[in-house]
Amino acid sequence: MGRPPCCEKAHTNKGAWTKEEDQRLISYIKTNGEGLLRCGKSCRLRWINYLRPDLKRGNFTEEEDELIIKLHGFLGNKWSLIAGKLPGRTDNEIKNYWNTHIKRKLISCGIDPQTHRPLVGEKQQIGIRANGLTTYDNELNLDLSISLPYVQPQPASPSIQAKITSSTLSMAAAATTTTTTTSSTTTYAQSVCLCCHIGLQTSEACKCNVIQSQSVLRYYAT
DNA sequence: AAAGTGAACAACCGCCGCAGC
DNA sequence: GGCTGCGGCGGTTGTTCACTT
Repeated sequence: MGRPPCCEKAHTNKGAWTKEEDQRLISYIKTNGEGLLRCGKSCRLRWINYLRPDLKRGNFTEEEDELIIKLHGFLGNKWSLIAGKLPGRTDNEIKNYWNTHIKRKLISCGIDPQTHRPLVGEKQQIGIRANGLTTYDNELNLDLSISLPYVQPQPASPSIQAKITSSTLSMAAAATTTTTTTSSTTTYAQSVCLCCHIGLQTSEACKCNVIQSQSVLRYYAT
């Protein structure tokens, strides 16, 4: 037996209808009319995606952005599962947001939104510094001569070092589930965004100059 | 001001799995 | 075990709105 019946949800009755329930239904319909000429599916969707009182309204925060990308890296297009981790957000909302915002952002960064790996075309066009140590970097042609200015890494403060833990998954780490950049080998840490990491500092999506938040799209390069 | 275009979002569609008979 | 209806889900389409030409 697979999925539990919907009636096992909290605060719902199951089994035969009682006389009282019948009466309540009748009185409700008497008051509100038979209906909206809408099927149950449509009503459900409307309630879940729009009318539910606990829905969060407004733009997605950077934290939510990051979480969605992270979760999508693990779960793929399992929008309902992703939505389960974002209180107040619906699967439909997240799906739309992914398709209209995040997808484009990743593509502009040269990341395939489905695989979370670099786009093939980008590999050929963009020179990545040879000291980038993620596995997908290793797949790139590091002999490419075009390169962006290299900034000498600054030693990380102890507090920043402490932040470099498995719980501080960066966007880049989420984008490539096979990354080998781990805190255990980190000597120096420099916080850069994903676009910078892949050499797209001039990209519109690069947020280094816009967002100073510690929690946003961080990647700690060695 | 009107037409064209693209982004954002809501809703619909079709498939699948499950419960109930 | 087979059939039917329903709910849940992901993909897709339709609609609205803002912006540009």
